[in-house]
Amino acid sequence: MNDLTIGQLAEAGGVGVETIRYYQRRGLLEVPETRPQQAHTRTVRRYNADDLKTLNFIRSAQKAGFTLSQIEELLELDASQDRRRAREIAEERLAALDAEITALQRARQSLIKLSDACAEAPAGPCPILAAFDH
Amino acid sequence: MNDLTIGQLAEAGGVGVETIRYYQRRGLLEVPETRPQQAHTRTVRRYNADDLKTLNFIRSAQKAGFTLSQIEELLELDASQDRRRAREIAEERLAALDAEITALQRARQSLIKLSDACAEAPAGPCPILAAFDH
DNA sequence: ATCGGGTCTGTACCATGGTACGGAGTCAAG
DNA sequence: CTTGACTCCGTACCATGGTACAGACCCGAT
Repeated sequence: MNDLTIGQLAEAGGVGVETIRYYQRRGLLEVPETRPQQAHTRTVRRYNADDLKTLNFIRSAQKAGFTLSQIEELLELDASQDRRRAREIAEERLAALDAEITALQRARQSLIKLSDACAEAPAGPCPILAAFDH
Repeated sequence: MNDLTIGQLAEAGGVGVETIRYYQRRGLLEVPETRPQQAHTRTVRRYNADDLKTLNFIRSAQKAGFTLSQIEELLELDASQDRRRAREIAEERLAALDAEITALQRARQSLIKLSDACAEAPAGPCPILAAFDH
């Protein structure tokens, strides 16, 4: 799983090559040195399992609703071992997440209402505009 | 509640004036006629309770995860009484919503894990990168 | 030695959902 | 009848998270 090209890393992480480069531009992923491997120059960069781990972390953290900026901070904290701040961030996001989940569940109820109201009945009003009234 | 100016409508809907204009540009809100009210010209547009209802609908539907394009379609359906399509859209979004809620709940678990791992213990690893491993 | 596919670098462009601003006109109160 | 707040309209700009080139270069296989 070592010494991947950028294309292989992208493939393994389920993203596009351009996305990797974008994360590099943002400072979320390191740009590995282009070490001259043997004697003659080498200009193709190589990635390893750690890079893949970081990439996977980025994708998961995104799913948890972190922005790329916040993910950048988390990655820095990981490097610096700042557990207090890391916990702080996690709890902040946790609170926000709970609010989001609650909001989505409310939205879910409204959608059920909308769907029911518009059920295949012959006629009558299908009050889309009222579906989200509380 | 009738005959609001754009500023009052924005206030009532909890959005900025520019947002209203943006929705108008997108076709989500109508631009009322600038009827010459009495005898002399009037160039200030007036909004009513229906506009506010539409505005509230837009905001709620957004919270339910609809994009503005989808909301536009819903508003058209409301006008055309196409209950079948409306229901279709609602159920699609409902399915997506359930998936999102599940994803957020998974993310929630990961955050709890992260928070616990980084709890105020004296030392030891605080594996941020591993917090989302399943 | 050459060919096809991948890489590198920089810059441009995209969708989404707004936000800001300039300059002119309008409205209501004092 | 002036002043201050608001409106109108057009156009430009913003953040976020990418995506798409173009023009080099490089690398492995044939």
